[in-house]
Amino acid sequence: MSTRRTRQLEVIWEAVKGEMSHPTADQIYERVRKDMPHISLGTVYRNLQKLAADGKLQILTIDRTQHFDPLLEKHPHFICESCGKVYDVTLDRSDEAAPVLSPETGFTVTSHQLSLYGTCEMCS
Amino acid sequence: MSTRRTRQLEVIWEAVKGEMSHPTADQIYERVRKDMPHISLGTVYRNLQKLAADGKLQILTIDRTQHFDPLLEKHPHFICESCGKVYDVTLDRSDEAAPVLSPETGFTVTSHQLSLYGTCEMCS
DNA sequence: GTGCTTGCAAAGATTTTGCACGGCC
DNA sequence: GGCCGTGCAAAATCTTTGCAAGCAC
Repeated sequence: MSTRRTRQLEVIWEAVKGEMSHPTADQIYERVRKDMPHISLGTVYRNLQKLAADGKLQILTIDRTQHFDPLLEKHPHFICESCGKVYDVTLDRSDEAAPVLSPETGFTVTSHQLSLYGTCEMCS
Repeated sequence: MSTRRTRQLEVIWEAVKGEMSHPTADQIYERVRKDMPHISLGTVYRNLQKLAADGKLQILTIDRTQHFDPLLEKHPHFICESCGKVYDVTLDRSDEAAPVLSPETGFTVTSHQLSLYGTCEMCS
């Protein structure tokens, strides 16, 4: 169960660690293929999942497709309904903090995700 | 382009309009099939989309699968990471209101969705 | 050597679509 | 009758998985 340090994992991590564009698995695959032409898409998926399990990536599901976001810190996302681009957002009221359920509900909230939808600057 | 009132659309709407369990297209299909054994899954999808476009339903994408929620009013959802169930949520601080981006960003926010993740009562 | 990882391809799961027929207006 | 909606099945998307071979430790 220990995670081995393979060249594939390393190359994939290099490809996404500073990435701000919220790439999909396929986009990461295309990018990584330039360094490792024989890598397979399945391997990309498996390693992205590993990185996510490690807490190094966040998986955003937008419109039925996974996007991978290096986990710098929790932040909301803005999704343009016209072009589909995903933007990182900083809210004014900076910490509208973690929403909390009444304790008596018995639900345990471990994380949350706020998504804003609308039209981005370029599309308006 | 006008929406015709077909029996299929009606039956589908009847099946979801009071529904609080956030069913998937497939679950709605199974339900509707009891009244209309020959209805097709494609028709269910097409009509659910029509209802969503009409503003009668909200489509929640959870874990790569669409769930359909009659749109009573905007509310956050709690998704149990253990059993996958989706719950409607009312926050304490009732209106943590619509988050707003700084106006100068040029982004237009038309809607937003807050999702909480964790473990529900039955799964803990 | 042991057992996690990989590449490849096939299978899965969900949703969309083409087409000819049928039914609403 | 015109046209949108339907049923059916095939296609499309995106993701996961089985398996034998390979590599990390």
